[in-house]
Amino acid sequence: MKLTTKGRYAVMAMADLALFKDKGPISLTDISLRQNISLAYLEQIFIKLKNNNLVKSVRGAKGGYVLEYAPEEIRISKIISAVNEEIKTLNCKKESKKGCNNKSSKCITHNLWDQLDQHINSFFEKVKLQDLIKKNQSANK
Amino acid sequence: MKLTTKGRYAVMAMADLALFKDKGPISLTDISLRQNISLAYLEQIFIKLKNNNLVKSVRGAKGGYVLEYAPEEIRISKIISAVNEEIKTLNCKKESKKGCNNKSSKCITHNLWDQLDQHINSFFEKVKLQDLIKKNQSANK
DNA sequence: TTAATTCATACTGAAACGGTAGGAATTATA
DNA sequence: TATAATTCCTACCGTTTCAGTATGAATTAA
Repeated sequence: MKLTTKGRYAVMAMADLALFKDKGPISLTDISLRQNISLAYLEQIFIKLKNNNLVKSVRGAKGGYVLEYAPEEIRISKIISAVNEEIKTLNCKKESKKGCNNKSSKCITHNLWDQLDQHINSFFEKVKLQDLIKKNQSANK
Repeated sequence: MKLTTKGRYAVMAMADLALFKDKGPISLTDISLRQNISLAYLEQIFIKLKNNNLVKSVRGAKGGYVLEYAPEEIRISKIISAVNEEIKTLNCKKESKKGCNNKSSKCITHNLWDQLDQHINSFFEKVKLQDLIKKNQSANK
């Protein structure tokens, strides 16, 4: 689980999509303005969200993006892992034959980082998109 | 809470110190060999551990480092935050008057990242150095 | 036909990461 | 007292990643 602004932007953009989900396709220009994220950067992010079946695209004028599923069904974990191709970084090398420290099998902290990763994952799995927009929902629509 | 190899190395080194805590000061050379971490890099890390009162140093020949507290009393969170001066990164700017997205007060994901940070912190606060070395303890000494 | 959009890819400046290098200060011990 | 082993201190550096630009093509509503 990698945590960068790309993941944060993705979550923000998906939340935006959820807030305006009844208004037809939402253009990245709109999201860019509302969330204050660079348009070109959003484009990159949405290619990935699309490839991971989190959104559908509508091309051409009046086009934009639509959520593939209802906000209640979209877990934050899905969003974050969609835009950060590599899961699990900065920990012990996963597949090396030599083990973490190139010596014995596992370094003494190996399990700790494994558990942390699970801990973070489970956090994001518990939260759904819907949970984020509850509070903001009244003002819009 | 920032997570880098520096933090991981620090935990590994502290665990090493805990494993050999009855053998007097442990030199960084020893730790370097056992844990396979560059000596010069360990030096940098230990300056910080020392400044944060996690270890005591003994200078000169036969010198080295000794744990300041018993392994049962040292939380992993202390170790990690000692070597990564800045707590809380990559999230929303903490103190900016303008709020996360330079527009409204808080961005829609603000609380989410706050909670994540707490989640990670509480994980590392629960684990003590002693927990890491339990399993390895038999082989040494 | 034009403007608004997604799609695709290449490039880039700055920062951070993960170290190295060199030397000074201290101290046990031969 | 000389030497070797160590901590202490600071500057530097190569590579990668982050975050974002730039450019242009393809698609489609109006």
